Formats: sequence, C-alpha cells, structure tokens
Amino acid sequence: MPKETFFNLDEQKRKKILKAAKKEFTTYPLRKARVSHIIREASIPRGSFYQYFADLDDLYYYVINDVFNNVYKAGTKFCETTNDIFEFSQISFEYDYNGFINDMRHRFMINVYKSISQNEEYIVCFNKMRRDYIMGIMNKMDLSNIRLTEEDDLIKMYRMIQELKRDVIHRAVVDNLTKEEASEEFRWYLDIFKNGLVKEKKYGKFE
Amino acid sequence: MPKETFFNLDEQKRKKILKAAKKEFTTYPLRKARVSHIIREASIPRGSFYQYFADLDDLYYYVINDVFNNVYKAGTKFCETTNDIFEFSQISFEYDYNGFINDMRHRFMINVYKSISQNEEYIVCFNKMRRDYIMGIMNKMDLSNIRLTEEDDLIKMYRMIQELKRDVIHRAVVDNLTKEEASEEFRWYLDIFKNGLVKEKKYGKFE
DNA sequence: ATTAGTATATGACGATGTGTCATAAGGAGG
DNA sequence: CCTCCTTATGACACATCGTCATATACTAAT
Repeated sequence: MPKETFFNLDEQKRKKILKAAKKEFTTYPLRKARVSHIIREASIPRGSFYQYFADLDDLYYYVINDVFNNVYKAGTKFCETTNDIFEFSQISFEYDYNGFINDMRHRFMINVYKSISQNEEYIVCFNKMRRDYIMGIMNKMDLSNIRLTEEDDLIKMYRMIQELKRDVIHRAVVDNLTKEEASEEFRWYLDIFKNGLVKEKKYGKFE
Repeated sequence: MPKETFFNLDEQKRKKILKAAKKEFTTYPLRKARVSHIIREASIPRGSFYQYFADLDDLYYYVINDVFNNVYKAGTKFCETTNDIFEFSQISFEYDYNGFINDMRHRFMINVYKSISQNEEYIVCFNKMRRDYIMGIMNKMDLSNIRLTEEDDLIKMYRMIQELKRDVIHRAVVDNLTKEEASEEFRWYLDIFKNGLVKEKKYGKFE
C-alpha cells in the first residue's frame, strides 16, 4: 500500500503520478518497468517517490487494484439483470472481457497477463509439448462415460483439471491446509467437474 | 532458447550453471532474480553468461521447461495405474501436492506458479472481495436447481467460476483469441461446469 | 610442427538503475 | 519569531546490465 504521505498529496499531484505510472505499466511489463522512468515522466524527485511508495511493486499493485476494482464494481450490477447463475456468469464474463480487451486499458492488460508468460518461442513450444503429453494420457484413459470426444475438447478438459489442481495447491499453501484437507478439497472440485452443478441433467441420457 | 554454445559445454559445467539458476529462481521470483547472483554462484564470468543465454528470461524459461518435463514424465507414469480419468487426476494431484509441499521445489514452484500460471494481483484483488459480496450475488440467484446449499460450497462454486473466467481471459490475451472465440470458450467451460463431464449422472435425482 | 580458422572465455567499461540519508523547505500553532 | 511536524530534494554509494575488445583453446589441414 502507498504510504500516508501519498494520500495526503493534493489531487493534482497524485493524479499526475498515477498517470505516469499507468503510462509506464502500459509501455512495459512490470519486469521492465522502471522507477526512473516514472519520476521523470511525473517530474518528481527520486526521494519523493520513496516517500510515497515502498517500491515499484507497491505502486504497481495499487494501480492494478484500482483497475480491477472498477471492473468488479461494475460487474456487480448484473445481479439485477438475471437470477440465473450461469447467465450471470456469462454476462459478467463478456463485460470483464470487454473491459480487458477492447478499451484503452488493452495494452496495459496485455502487459499484466503477459508478465505471466512472455516468451512467444517458449509458449509455442510449451503448448505443443503439453498437447502431446495430454493426448498421451487421454489415449490411455477409458473415456466411454465422458461426453466429450473431440481432441480439442479433451485437451480443454485436461487443462481445466490442471487449473483446478493448481488452484487447490496454491490455496493449500496460502491457507495452510493439511494434506488431507487439500486432498478432500480437490475431490470436491473433481466431483463438481464430473457430475456438474445442476440437479437435473440435460445430458443424463446423452449418447 | 539457450545458444548453441551452452549445449556444447561439458555436462559438468552445464549442470553447475543450471543448479545455480534453479537456486536463484527458488530464492527469488523472476522479477527479483539477478544474473549477477547466478554467475557468482556458478563461478563463471559475466561475459560467458551472455555467451550462453540471450538474457535472464532465456535461462528462466529453459529451466522451467526442464522442471515441467519432469512433471510430465511423472504424470505419464500414473497412466499405467488406472484408466479412470478422475482417479488419475486424484492420484496425480496427490503426487503434485507432495512434490510441492515436501521437497526443495516448494519455493521454486510457488515462484513458477506466480509467474506462469497465475496473476497474483488478480488473486489478491479477488480474495479481497468480501464474503458477503459473493453471498450478496448468490442471494439474488435462483439456486433451486443447484445441488449445493452450504454457504461454503457456494463460495467455492463462485471462486471456481471466477477462476475459469480468469483463465479464459488470460488465454484469450496470450493466444490472441477474438471476442467471439473467447466468449464461446467460456460458454463451453460453463456448460461442463453446469452439466458435468460424465454421461450418466449420479445426481440426476439428487434431492 | 606450423598455421589458419573457428569457437569459447574473460573481465573492464559505460550506462542505467536502486534505495537511503542528510538537509532544506513549508506550514500550523503558540 | 520559534517550535514541531510533515514533505521535498538530489547527491551518494552501491548493484546490475549488456557489450566489446582481447586472450585463449581447440581443430584440421598443410
């Protein structure tokens, strides 16, 4: 969190700094962003920057937080539109997506996500490797009771499971779960994934 | 990719460098990792480093690749144990979890997850969303056809949907999907989530 | 053995960046 | 005008980066 001093600043100065920060994070991913660029752009002395923020990350999170909060806040209003949780999810997905992709924040958001995976060459290599690996496993599985047949769908299914796995492990670490709790948690997710959320199944007798 | 020169090195030297790199990436996330640390640890001159790798990222992705390869290798092994995709998932979850929690890779994998599979800021922000905010939405939804009733379970369900959303948007950015493709992709996931993966439903008549 | 040619090793260098600290400046209240 | 507290400032010591000119090692052909 920025320090008290930052919030005590008059609005004009604060906005000038935030604007310079957004510009920097739009131009460069966090890894390549520099304090020196921001203070030059905002015309503030170096010492002041550290009077306001612990470091670059501090400012970065603050800016990100701001952006995401706005997206969420706006998302809340869709509750009024529908009471179907799936329709709600889809609508808010579209909204979030638009917020991320189609407006001025585009480049900024790309940096946010790409700071995750930046190297094209490796991504391509990664994806192909992963695909081969996944299909290697799928070919050994009994999929007769699974309602997916397309290779693409199976890949997606596997990625979804991986994503769940990752999420549970991450949370296990953060929340200090025991092995049994984590295991149980994963089983819970797997069950939802397997049997679905709704009581009456559209695919109950699916071919 | 590391340069030819790196692969021409005798194995001992190559391993020494990789070991130093892993140590660095275990100690620091990519953003805070330093070339200077690695060359000191591996006792190689600075110039040599750049003879082998384009930059730090280059080495980082190479190391990651290596680690994932080992994960894949282990995963493949479990194919022999079962042909039930869910059982397989549970087994490999336990395996991953153990690897994650109990050994030296712990810290390294946390860093990997932070930089590759996850957007930390987004999670931080999401976690900040108060519990009653989620329940506020849930209370406005018609959940009569959802087989979850416990508040805890509903929260988990919501998080899972958020997680899917994040994943699709992330991938849309990285893979350059159009809005329609991303939207369709999310709809696909939502359908699986709603109706489950298997054809015959255990919960078809669940109360 | 000698030489030419290629691959690798090395560390000094200029440029840039970081976080801190001593000191100056500003402003509210007595 | 003085005091106390907050904010501003930029020089400083030190870290890090990527490059480059030069040295060294190795190979193969004469």
